[in-house]
Amino acid sequence: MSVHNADIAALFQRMADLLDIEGANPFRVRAYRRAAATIGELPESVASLIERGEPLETLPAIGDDLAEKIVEIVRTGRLKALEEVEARTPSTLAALTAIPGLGPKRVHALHQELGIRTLADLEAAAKAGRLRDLPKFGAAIEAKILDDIAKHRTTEKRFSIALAEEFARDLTRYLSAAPGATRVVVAGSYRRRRETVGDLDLLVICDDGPALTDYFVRYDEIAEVVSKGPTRSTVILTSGIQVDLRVVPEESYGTALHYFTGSKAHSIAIRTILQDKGLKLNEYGVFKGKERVGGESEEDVFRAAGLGYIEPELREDRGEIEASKAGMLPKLITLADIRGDLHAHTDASDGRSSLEEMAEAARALGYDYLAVSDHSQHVIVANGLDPERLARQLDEIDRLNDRFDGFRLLKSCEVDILADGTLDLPDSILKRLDYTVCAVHFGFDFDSDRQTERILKAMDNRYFNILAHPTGRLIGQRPGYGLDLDRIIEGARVRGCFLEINAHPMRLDLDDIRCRQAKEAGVRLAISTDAHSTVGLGAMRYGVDQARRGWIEAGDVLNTRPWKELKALFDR
DNA sequence: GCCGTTTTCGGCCCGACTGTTTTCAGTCG
Repeated sequence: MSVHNADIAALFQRMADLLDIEGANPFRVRAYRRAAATIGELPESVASLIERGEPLETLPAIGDDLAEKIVEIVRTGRLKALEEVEARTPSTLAALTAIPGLGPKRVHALHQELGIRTLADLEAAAKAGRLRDLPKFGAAIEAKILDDIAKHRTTEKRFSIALAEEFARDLTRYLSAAPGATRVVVAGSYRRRRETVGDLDLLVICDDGPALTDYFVRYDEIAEVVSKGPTRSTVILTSGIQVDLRVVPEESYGTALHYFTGSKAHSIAIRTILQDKGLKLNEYGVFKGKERVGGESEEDVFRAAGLGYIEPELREDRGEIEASKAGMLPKLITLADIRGDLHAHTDASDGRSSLEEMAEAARALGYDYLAVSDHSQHVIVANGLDPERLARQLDEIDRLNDRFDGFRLLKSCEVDILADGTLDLPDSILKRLDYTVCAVHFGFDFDSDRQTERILKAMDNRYFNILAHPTGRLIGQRPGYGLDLDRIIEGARVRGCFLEINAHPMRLDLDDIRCRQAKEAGVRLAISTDAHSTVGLGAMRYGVDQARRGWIEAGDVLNTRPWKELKALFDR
């Protein structure tokens, strides 16, 4: 039995939820939450850290006590302290706090006064009108809870960044037309470019807050106004996405933007630094006593904290503050650094655009090169290419390349990694390619060891260059196949192979944490769209965003290089 | 329960909105 980081994080999270409901010391609760975040984000398995005898107390938010509890979980798969809490406070109560308006205090009361343990209990009690007489409850809250339980069942939790962009674009246009609105910015996890977005956080600069929030709630896609005041309002759109609006005056633009961008952990860390310097930070400015000492720009916030500017994508309290203090922040890659796309399909396999159309679209993007990497023969449903068809495609690429000036089609193939770790095409044809993109398309249910060995064995092939969509996950649809990414990253490093950041907004595979781990291990990455049409080439920016979240610089990425330089990296 | 150029105790980020508690607790971001 192996205990994963996610298991430990989940146990700590549940511990925090239940202690919170019990009314425990809130800082103790927070300690468990922070520890859960630390463990959840750790790129290496805690079990292997313990095995190597590395002290867990050096991890942020892990002290003597929690280190001991982590060891207990890894050894036994259980946490006795949690079981003791669960004996008093059933763990099903934690789920109730997902209902808006129900926090730990009210859930505690529901359990103590009415013996409610589950969502079903809660619904029955609300229907029977038993909630309204509890202290801190009332008829209005009771009705709202019933309403939310019904909605809770049907609404989706998070939206892909690409979908969020559509809502953000329309809302921004609407709010920009509001009288007196001088600036409209989408902040929050959207601005940090997370792969999914739970809600949209909109910041509007306007001197007349009440008029602006009045205008906001008249937006025609609003299903429900959750709250509304002179400076802030929350609504739910008909699509189910929640939108939080905040209005501040111009002189508070920087501090409000920083506050509303988050992340929460980053904001807390910055405020703590400022507090140590005798300063106070809120949405309206940086203050020394009553005196305002900054607030117009985000730079004001960082300067006051003695830091250089930190890009939104890095604001997760994962070391960016320390790096900024030390002047060691990365110079993040930008879309302008990208010189070509290393993974794209044509209508020869399952793409929808022709070779020529794809080439023209890539040239229109200003690229130096575009790879043609159709599927190999094993992927029959995608009309994968056998050696003969691939050979004909390579001849066709030669003919087209003769016509191009300052642009080149690269000869590649998305070669299937077969169940035994061999590649789907013989070396005789692979050697004609400029490089390969190799991928797993079946056997997702292999256990982690077998899957890892399968891929490592494929990497042993001298024609293996880039591992495409390394975990196979589809965001919100299916988790990645089980594999030991620590070993895959190390295996790629020693063999001179590379990993892909698949830029498709439903994949974004590798994720931010693993990007950074690969970088630190010295494994370079390809940012590739896996485009199946000319339009698909436009997804590159999502991949760049994910890379930026992973602290990636232009030099860490293959396709920021001219072809000549790249070619040398592909020769093994 | 963590943490320390204010070190082993005493702190721990800050403000808006809601409902009903007429002065604020609970929740949320």
